Amino acid sequence: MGKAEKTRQFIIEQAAPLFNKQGVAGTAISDIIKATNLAKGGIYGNFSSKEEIVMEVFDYIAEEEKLNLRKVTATASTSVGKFEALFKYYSRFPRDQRVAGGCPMLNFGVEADDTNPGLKKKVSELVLYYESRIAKMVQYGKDNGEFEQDWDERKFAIKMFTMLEGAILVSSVLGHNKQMLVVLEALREEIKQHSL
Amino acid sequence: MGKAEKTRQFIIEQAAPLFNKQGVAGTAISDIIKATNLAKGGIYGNFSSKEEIVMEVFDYIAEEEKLNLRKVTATASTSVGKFEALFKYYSRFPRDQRVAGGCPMLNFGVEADDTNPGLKKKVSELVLYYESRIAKMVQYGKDNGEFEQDWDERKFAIKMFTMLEGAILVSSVLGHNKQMLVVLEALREEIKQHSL
DNA sequence: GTCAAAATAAACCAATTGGTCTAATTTAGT
DNA sequence: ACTAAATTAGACCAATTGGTTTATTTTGAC
Repeated sequence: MGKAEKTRQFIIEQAAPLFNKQGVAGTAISDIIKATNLAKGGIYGNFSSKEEIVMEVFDYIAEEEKLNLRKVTATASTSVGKFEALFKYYSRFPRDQRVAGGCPMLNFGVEADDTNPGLKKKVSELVLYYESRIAKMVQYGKDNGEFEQDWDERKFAIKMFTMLEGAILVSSVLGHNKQMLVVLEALREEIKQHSL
Repeated sequence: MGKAEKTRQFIIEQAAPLFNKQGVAGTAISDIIKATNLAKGGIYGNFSSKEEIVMEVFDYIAEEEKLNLRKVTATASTSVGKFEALFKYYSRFPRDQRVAGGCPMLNFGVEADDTNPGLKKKVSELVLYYESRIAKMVQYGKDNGEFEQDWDERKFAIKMFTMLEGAILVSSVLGHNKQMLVVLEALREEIKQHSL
């Protein structure tokens, strides 16, 4: 990684939590300058616009999100174990986050919806990725004889994903994670119901 | 309603969809001036700051949201009927919205979370109201002999609310409501399971 | 029809926005 | 040590931000 590439990456990593917390409209270039301790020229020498930074920040966040999902579930070998690891992770949310500021799909999705079609598309791709990963975890469990064959993995993935996102919203707004724990318990129960 | 009060209300009503769509940071006073066709003095003669407008806009939206919830469920006399009416409403979402721009709890909640404690509190109150209304609908059904007595209405309310919010997010980002329909079907099934 | 309340148009404000440019300095790879 | 690439500081830009003020006009209630 050359020097420019390193600085580029540094800017992205410092800007990511700003955009994730304050939103795109709520984050100014001056905020990024403060966070990076770079000069304005240092920013605009590596990026041509705020929009370009936002886009690359989301790409970075999406990659981190995928890596995290893999890492969290990697420790367990069974599907049930993977789900339990994921539930444990969300029971601590947002403490163990890689990029501070809550779920990026929620944050960027809500803002991009009516204002930034390009960003919106990136968010939608990440949402679909996340859902398909959940579905694949169920499929994996089916193949391993953990779950009933007639369990609809796509429907469960949608239920789980929407519940988690809703729980993240509620938890962040209420300032505690009681509702998240209820959601996780409900998901555990549903998995148990379809276990062999 | 005096003239000033009327103008105040008019400003609130015109500003509401702007804030709900573009966010607080993404909406400028100039946007409100355009939307209302009022002069700047007309705005600041009725409100002392953008923050004051935002707060009153959310109060207005919260009231509309409560009215809507009541109106949608009022037609049915049974609890099952009320839920079905609500599901029908969400199957059309966001078409029949009173304030355009999607769910205000989602929009304002996400933005206020890390930036506006006062607004965040207002959102949390609306979230709790919404959840308690769902719980009361279950309780009503229990009292009427529609549902099993040991069904936990608070847990169901949390599940339903989080799923709906998550589904609204996913639907808006993906640009279709397939996932919402899956969620609604899952909720219908859960209600059926606890029906007598 | 009067008269006060309300709204207008427009000037004005300092601060901030995203972004450009330049000349001087620092950095890193050879 | 040399050199080219990268970064700095800071001036500069037009536009926009939230907000104030003033003098004039419109409005609506009595």
